[in-house]
Amino acid sequence: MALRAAIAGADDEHSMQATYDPRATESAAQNFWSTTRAFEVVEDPSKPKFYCLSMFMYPSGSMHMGHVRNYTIGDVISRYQRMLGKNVLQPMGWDAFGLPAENAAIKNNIAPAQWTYANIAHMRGQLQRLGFVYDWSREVTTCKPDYYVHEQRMFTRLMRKGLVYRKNSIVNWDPVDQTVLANEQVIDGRGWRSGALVEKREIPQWFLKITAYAQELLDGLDQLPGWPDSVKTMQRNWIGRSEGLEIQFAIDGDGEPVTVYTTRPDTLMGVSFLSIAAEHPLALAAAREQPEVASFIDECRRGGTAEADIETQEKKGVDTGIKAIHPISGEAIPVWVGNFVLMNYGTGAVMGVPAHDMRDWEFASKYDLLIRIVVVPDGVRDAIRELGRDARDNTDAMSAALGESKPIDVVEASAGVDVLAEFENAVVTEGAFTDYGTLVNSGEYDGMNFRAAFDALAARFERDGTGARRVNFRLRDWGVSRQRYWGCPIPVIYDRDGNAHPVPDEQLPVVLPEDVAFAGVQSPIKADPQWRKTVSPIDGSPAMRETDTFDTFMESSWYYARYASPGASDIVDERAKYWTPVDQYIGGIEHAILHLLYFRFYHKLLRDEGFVDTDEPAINLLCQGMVVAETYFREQADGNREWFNPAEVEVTRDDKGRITGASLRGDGQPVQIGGIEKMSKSKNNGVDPQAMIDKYGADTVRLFSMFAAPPDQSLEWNEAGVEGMSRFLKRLWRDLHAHVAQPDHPEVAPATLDDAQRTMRRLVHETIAKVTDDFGRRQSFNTAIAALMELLNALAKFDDMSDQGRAVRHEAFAAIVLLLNPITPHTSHALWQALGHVETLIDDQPWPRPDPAALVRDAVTLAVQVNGKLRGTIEVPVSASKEDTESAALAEASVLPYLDGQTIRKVIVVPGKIVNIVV
RNA sequence: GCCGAAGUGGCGGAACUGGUAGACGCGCCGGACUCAAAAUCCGGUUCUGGCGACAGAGUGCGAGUUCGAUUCUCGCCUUCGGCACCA
Repeated sequence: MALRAAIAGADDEHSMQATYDPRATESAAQNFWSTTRAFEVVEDPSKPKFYCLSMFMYPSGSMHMGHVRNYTIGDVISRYQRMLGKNVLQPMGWDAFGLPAENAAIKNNIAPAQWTYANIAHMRGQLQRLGFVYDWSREVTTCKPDYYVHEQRMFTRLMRKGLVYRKNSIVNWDPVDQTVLANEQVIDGRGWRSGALVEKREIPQWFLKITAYAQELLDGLDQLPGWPDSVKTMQRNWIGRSEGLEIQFAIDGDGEPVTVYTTRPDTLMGVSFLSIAAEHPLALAAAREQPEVASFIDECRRGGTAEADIETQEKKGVDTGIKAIHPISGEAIPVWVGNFVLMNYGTGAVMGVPAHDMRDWEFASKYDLLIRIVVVPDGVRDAIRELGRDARDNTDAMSAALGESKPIDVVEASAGVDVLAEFENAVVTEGAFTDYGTLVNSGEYDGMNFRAAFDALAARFERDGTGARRVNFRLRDWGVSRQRYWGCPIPVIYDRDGNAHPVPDEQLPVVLPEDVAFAGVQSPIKADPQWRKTVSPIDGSPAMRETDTFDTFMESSWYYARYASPGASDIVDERAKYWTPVDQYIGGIEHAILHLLYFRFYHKLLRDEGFVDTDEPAINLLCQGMVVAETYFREQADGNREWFNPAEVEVTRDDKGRITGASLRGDGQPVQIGGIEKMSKSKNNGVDPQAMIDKYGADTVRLFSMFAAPPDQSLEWNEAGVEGMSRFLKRLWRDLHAHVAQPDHPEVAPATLDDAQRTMRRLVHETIAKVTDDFGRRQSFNTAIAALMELLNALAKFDDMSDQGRAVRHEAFAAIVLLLNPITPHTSHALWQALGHVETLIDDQPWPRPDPAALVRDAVTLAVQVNGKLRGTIEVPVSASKEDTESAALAEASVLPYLDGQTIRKVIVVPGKIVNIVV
């Protein structure tokens, strides 16, 4: 239109300004921010603080798109909050310990430390190139002694406090490499390097008593309205509070009684077997006598330890021949070893009630064990009660009784049927009845419901001393030992009797040597006979250090607090109380449970040591989705797939835009389209952020990653979409410069505006209101950007060159530049100055506010439906009454044909929205 | 297996509290500019039928509630995330 036509001519004369040059724009802005140290902050009680934290980075080598997305979201929120006038802390650091550094060390013969530090240097540069404004004076690097010394001291404190203990637990053991494997290193039950079948092995390890905080971690979730419900639900289920009974079963002959835990004591009379873990003492005893049991236990030792593997494997067992005595009936119950029972949950023994538990039902069906019904649905109970078990000649009454509660689909009411027998038959053939109901076949407990039976049995066992009520948590204590080198050394000394002592404070840190070489896969500090040698802190006699290191979740559990007090001599100092809790935490949904639970736990540990004064570490949590991309491959002769990067592939389309095929740029030959997947090396569908920044500029990359999807959904990387964002910024740049090339304009005088000017100005202020709401309340950045695009599109069509027209346009451009600033800060920095401001944008800190007067509308468009189908629209004054609206709708020409010859039953008027005429 | 999400045009997505389904972007089609191409600008673009006005269908599938359902309820299907180095 007129404005853009003007640019065509201006292009030559003002090419310096009229052409968007991301490289120059971005380096100028970045220089300005870094030389003015614009984003270094100190505690300032005069302003509201805002602590915006993105999960720190694992220095894997170079940045991937997941990082770009995570950190762009954090930077956008930080800059937005700063424009609201808050004292904003946005730090960054390095989660620098971990397995990949060791793998790189073994593969490339480079020390993990050297590899890690080189990666950090490279990736720090990449972060800066994206314009993320961190307060680098607070940077932490977890593999440095000045960081992990505090972790070690905290651990020894907790040790003295009794929150740390050592016990045996099971690990994946690679018998060829003679090493412990992470679950990730077990592929189909084999070690990833050796290919050997993995075994389970018990070794002593250190634990933190997170279960001591289980109830508080559960209750605390209710204090977190700013966390996604999905994360809170997952954590709640993970902690898994249950109320049940512990019940002892005596063993026939001599032997310790077996204790089981159950949440369904009402099904006790239906127990037809007990199953125990392969590691249970009773199982081991049975194995000594019976080769079959021994070989089954052996079989259970094979394979990895991951829950998903165990839960999906075929349920198997073997009869030990041992009999347990039912605590009420006195009946002899067979004791089985089951591969689905694990020693470290509950008591390592469970009661098997096939009629009322699906897993037990499957087990009983497989091994032909008794299925005994002891709970029936209320419908069956009522049928029995009203009609007697035999419902002969009472078809109607029975249908009524059964139909009400639909106990189980298979039970059909018909004359001449024994109700209970029919139900039993259904359970035996179809599967367990697992709902609550009424007890039957349970002697004195017959007729009770779940609650009554629970209480009666609990009272009975408590009286006998053979059982007790018990609250159980699924959550287990946190095993923090790792048999690896590249981690924080666990600060423990074993004296010659094997007793463990915390390393005294004055001897901390226990430093991990960095200049090491790997011989094979073993940890260099375990391979070195000297490193472990030390003396007992009690009497100076020769002693040994612990050579295990901490789980890397330890470092990531308190880094947020360390950022708040850089250089503190203890783990944190008083400054942490100013900055914590984190106001906005941002990271991947894959951390929904483990990291975020440890993070919450550690905050409570810090609180109980007096370091922080709140109960929860983060008020708001945003979990961003993955970055995914299309995959392309060719099937090779050996059946394997060769994957091609999207950058090397050309896609062909038909004339409706549908994809018809793809070919490799290199040879023009076709490739197959493999579907959208998470960016990964194995599928070769990763897009290098650096290449994108070089080609389009950081602002374009930032804009695309905020526009292409809402933050919590997965984001599909698509280069054509990136080009679209680049076009938008170029257009903004050019249109704005064309505007400032016009003569100066007066202030906007609202009262003098004509209709078109007023409409334009209303759109500006509606956009300010919408974008503010999208940034703040909704965190819906994609729709905020769409609104800004709409505004720019409308502005391009607004060709009013009058004084007031130019004034309205100026207001619009200023709004766009400010509203876009959190997302495209370099471009906004430059355009703000182009608009004639002497002060830089970040110093002005003005987040625009909508002018309520500009938002006023006098008419509104309503949809008119007939029987719920849209038949027309009407324009009515905002002040129109329901009656006026209704008569306008009934008179609307496009609606009339649908009313012809019909009786109007009802007219529903929803003010401001819709009129629905029901005929 | 268990826990948690998500399924809407050719594609990414929008529709916020049950109220005009498809905003915005990509792609595609047509046009302008150009010797030509690229870039840029303008217009169109859910599907089916019809020259057209228009009609009908349509938010993974199947039911239900409602004047009205992408949105709420129930039951399925598919895809994704997590499962503790160890129920």
